[in-house]
Amino acid sequence: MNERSFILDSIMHNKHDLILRAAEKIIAAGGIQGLSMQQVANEAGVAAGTIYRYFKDKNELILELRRDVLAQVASAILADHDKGTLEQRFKRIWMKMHDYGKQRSPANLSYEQYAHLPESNTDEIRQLEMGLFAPLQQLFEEGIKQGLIQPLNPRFLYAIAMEPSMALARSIRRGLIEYDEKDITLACDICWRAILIPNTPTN
Amino acid sequence: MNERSFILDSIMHNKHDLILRAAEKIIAAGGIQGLSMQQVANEAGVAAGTIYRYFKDKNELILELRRDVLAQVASAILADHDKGTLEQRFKRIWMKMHDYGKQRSPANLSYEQYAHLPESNTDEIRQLEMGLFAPLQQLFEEGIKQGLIQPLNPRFLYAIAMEPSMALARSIRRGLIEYDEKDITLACDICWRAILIPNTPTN
Amino acid sequence: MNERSFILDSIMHNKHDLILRAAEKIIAAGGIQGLSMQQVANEAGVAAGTIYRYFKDKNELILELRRDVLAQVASAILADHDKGTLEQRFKRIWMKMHDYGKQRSPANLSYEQYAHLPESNTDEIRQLEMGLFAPLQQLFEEGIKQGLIQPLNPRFLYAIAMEPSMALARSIRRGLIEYDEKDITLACDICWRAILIPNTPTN
Amino acid sequence: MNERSFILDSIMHNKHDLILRAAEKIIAAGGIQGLSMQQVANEAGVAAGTIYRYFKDKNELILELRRDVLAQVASAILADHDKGTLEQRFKRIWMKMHDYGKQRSPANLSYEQYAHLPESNTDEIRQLEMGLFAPLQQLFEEGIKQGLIQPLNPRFLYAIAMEPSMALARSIRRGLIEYDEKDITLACDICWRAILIPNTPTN
DNA sequence: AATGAATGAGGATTCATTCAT
DNA sequence: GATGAATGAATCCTCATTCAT
Repeated sequence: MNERSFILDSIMHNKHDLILRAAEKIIAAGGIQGLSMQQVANEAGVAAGTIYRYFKDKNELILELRRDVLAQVASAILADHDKGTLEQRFKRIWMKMHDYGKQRSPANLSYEQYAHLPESNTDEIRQLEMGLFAPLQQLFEEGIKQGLIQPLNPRFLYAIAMEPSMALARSIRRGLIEYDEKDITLACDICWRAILIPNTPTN
Repeated sequence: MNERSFILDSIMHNKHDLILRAAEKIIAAGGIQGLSMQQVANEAGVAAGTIYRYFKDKNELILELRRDVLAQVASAILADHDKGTLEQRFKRIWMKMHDYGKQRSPANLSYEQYAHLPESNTDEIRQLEMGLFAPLQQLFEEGIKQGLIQPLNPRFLYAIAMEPSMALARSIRRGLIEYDEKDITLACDICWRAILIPNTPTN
Repeated sequence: MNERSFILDSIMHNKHDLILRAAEKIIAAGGIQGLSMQQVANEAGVAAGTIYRYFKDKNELILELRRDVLAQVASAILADHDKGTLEQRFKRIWMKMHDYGKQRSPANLSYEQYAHLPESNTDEIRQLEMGLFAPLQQLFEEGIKQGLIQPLNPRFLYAIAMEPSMALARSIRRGLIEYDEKDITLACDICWRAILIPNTPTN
Repeated sequence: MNERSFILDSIMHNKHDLILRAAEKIIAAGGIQGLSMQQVANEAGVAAGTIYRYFKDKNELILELRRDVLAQVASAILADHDKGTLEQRFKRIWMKMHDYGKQRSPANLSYEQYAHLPESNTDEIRQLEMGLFAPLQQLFEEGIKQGLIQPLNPRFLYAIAMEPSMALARSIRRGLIEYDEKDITLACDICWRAILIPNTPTN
């Protein structure tokens, strides 16, 4: 094995990931319905049969991809999540989530495809989601304990304060609204203040 | 055709709708992937070939269903949308949207399946969505003109104030959080106040 | 539908049987391993998908064929099985079995293929076989009651007296021995006398 | 290669046989249809590719296995075939054949799988079978010369006198009849006397 | 010699769509 | 208009075989 392929290996170090990335790309472009194993094979540059050395079947490929993409999203969004004040931490996550959601990257585009599958909201995936977003939940709980954030179920707080971040990102990505940094910053601030206990000066 | 079927006709006045309802039900249960024309035919009580008298092909069936469901959603949410103060109007829509989204009705369950299809966000559907939600947009614009609501693009306002309504409904429907009327009322109020211009007393 | 196809229908009155005959032919020529659904479709002159309107899957096709062939064999062998003395009845069955087994007909050739499948000796098939060969069993039992035939389990008697009939037929069919009517008649007589109680004059 | 493997080698002296035994076992369990080269490799504890060092392809593996099993059967059945009177010799072979056929050993179970393959009744296999069963043929011929056994083609005699032995063994192995030594001894005697020239006292 | 990853043709099965009745 | 049998392309998956290491 030569040096070049060694370097490539460090980026995409095996066929398992190569196949995962191919599937991700295809799902991003055509949805889960548009995913055929032959397409994945073509995109990954392997034979169809090779996929089955790495994944038991199509279901498992999709499931692993889901796990993988979830991990990508979480790591992108939660970088440095523990630095600074609560407000800084919240806004950093909000903005990262927004920035991530705006991308047309395969990972992001495919991410949305899994969320609304009827059958697939397995307990396992749910656990995974909860684990990955634990830091956010913790942030909310800290805020509640400090008497800063409204004493609501973290999922309420997430729905109120974070969903708008993704919704705006989606609208921008789809070209429905133009991106304006000032507006986004404002929206982020609105979301933050929305979950605070009223009459609490935040600065 | 006898009288009885005439009465039925006034409810489901033709096979076109019969097929649409069957497709809706199947998508609600098994997602768009789980939709086969034979299943639709069985559920609708017609022959497979009959579907093609009313719909050019499967794509068009799905597209029409999407239009149809969108109209259902809009009519459910926008009933009485023009009665009362801005706040009353907003909260009525917010609550109706929430109540609708909580349901396990075929219409609602299938609704989510279309939203995230990659290809299908046609201009036509976009126009339709905009038309149907025009009253909400108008509400926002009135609020802005009155100096009550923040002067932001209505889609921003929608993302900040309305997405949480649907997100909460989804979480409740999926059993992730328990329904508590007081909390929902609070969330609705938070969403409303979030888009107001600060320091504006709302009552 | 014209007259000709009506007549054909009375011979091979539907696709179900058409497919069964095609499968039988292919198995006769190439064994069960050589049976592909596409081949069956080609041989039957139908599309591959059509097979699945008549048979749930390949297994069921094979199972039904097995039942069908078993019935063919039985009806060929057991015609007039109840006419005449015990000896005449036995010899008639023996000869018919022999004649049938000598044929290169698809039914006969495929028949042997099922017999030695490891998994497929289902209870159902076993019941079927027993039912079809009930007349033979009855013949043995009558002979035993009359003190003519040795008081052995009918399966013993079958093994001793009937298996040679099939074995000889197979050898002739495969060209290992030449057919000689006199010898066959002798073999038949030997088999009959073999199961009689010794010192019983049979004429 | 150390001493221990040298001893093992004397039992199963090379991979060729190791692979053969693995294939035999798999065929015994699941029929020829259930034989995949990967399974054979796993069972034999070698890599899939290794099989191809010893066998040109799957067909040849099966063919060699067939030869091998045939030799096993013959050696098991024909041990001491030349000791004693004709009757003793016949009955010894008959009983050994019966005992062998009753076993659930891989060799025996796989043996039946080859017998009814349509294509594979090659001349070569035929020659092999004839060679291996030559002693039996010789026994028949001696009996004929002595005026003891009916002057029939040895294959006739085989069909009449020996097939029941295997047929009974099969029925016992499959649980269709219970094993009873007395009955088997009787059946063996019946088979022997069946091919004798009538009115010839055998003792 | 041995390995086992990779190949890709071939097999079973599904399903949107057509069309003779 | 309605039917549903028939079609056959497309899909998932298996497995005999090859070949770089």
